[in-house]
Amino acid sequence: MRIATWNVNSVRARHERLLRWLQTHQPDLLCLQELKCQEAQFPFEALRELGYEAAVHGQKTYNGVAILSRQPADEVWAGMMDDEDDPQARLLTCRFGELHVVSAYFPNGSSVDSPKFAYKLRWMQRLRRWLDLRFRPDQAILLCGDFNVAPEDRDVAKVENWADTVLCVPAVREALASIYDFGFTDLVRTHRPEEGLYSWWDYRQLAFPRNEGLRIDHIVGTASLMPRCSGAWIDRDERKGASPSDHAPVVVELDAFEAEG
DNA sequence: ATGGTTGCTTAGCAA
Repeated sequence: MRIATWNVNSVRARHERLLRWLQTHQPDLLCLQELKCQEAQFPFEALRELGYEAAVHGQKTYNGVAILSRQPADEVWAGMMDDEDDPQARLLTCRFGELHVVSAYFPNGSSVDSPKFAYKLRWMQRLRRWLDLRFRPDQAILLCGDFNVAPEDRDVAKVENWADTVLCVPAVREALASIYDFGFTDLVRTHRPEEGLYSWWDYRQLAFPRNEGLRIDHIVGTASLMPRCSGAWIDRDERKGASPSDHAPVVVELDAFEAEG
């Protein structure tokens, strides 16, 4: 089965591109981030015509996450359901049989001296705690999304420009390592060790044609998923042409689960 | 050093 994640930067602005990408690449599951709309505005009908069900955790103007699937999920959870009062729609979890899939839109954090960055680090701490409370690492869990973290220097085209920013500073890389320490392995890096592999390019300064990007969108999986992952790639072509998202879809190929034939 | 771009909402914020 093919599983993908894509920060679409507004599902309404990317409507045609989303439909075309689904038809071209036929993923079994697609995690979306930055819907920038509420459920009432989400294109359920157009997606259903292509054969996709959608679980949606929407929000007006900002954030918003979804999971598209061929069959409806067996269970759906929105948010982290912890003590914190958090109006930001950044997390959605679906269970399909024994497989749990999480669509996550980590906070960007703005700048390291901003309250938004403190919120980002706290949100990442909460995510680790949520994992500990709700899951076990021997389960089949895929954590997918825009993590807004470049884990290593090889994930950054111009390290000198980004090293001290919210996407790369040691504090945020350590927070990500703490999440991975739950029991996750980066499925894309496992299969694609090369330099120059990025998922996001700034709209400005010709970043994309110069391939001055960062790899901040990820699919990570628990140990039982590692041997069933046969490949991974980033669809750089989707960033080309008129009106692209600033993020490219990230894709992994998994051997099918028993229940899915 | 600043500004460069896009989307949502309508001048400014977030990314």
